[in-house]
Amino acid sequence: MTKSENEYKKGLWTEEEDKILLEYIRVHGRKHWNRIPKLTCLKRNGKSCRLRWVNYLSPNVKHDNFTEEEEDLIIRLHKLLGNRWSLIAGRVPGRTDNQVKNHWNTHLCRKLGLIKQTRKQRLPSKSNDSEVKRIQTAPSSSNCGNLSPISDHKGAEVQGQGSCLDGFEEFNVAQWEGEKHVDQSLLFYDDHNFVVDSPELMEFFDGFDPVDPM
DNA sequence: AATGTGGGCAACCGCGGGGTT
DNA sequence: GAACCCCGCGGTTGCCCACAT
Repeated sequence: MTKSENEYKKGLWTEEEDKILLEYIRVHGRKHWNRIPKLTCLKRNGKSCRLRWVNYLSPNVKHDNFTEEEEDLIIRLHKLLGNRWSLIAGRVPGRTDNQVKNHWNTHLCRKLGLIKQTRKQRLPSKSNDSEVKRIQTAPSSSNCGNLSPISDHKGAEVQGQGSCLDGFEEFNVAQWEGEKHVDQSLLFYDDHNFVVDSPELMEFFDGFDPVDPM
């Protein structure tokens, strides 16, 4: 930790700081975040500035509540991708990885019945011991089962419940345009969305529009 | 009304990858 | 090829607020 690093402010952003950051981005664009504290009077490090923009200030970020459609999409994507929040967020328009991660850890874990203990429920009461605190604040992501990408591709139930994937049908990959061979068992289709059960395949299919199998 | 508890979310931390020099 | 810088990611923490006791 250098001395200059200690001079950076931490914690919540003020409106004034937001204005400064927005002005920097307006002039210089979204790059060279580490130059911001040098070129502006902002006492924030580059990472903090980038995070503030990406998670809050960007006009692409939605700030309203998650819809049921978004939640359903996140649940299905999480089943396929695990805790790869950036990949999931990339497929939920207007949502950031942080938003998706937080929403998963707070709302969806509980909704799916995956949460066992809250971080505060783990606390042996009235203990301020730092060691104990570290244990009790174990991340909610690990509390909720940390769904890794499923190993069996046949639309197995999500841990703890199965409703979110009910109604899935295997999708005939022959209806896709493309040249590469794809294991059909990796693809599913529900009423509204296509689902690809592999990050690599997700990337591969990014360039294609699904053909409605109906 | 005061205090405790839990939920929700913004922000930080540590690490790794990619690009540049 | 090594060193450095920048960026992005996932996990973790801190703070605030609402609600319960």
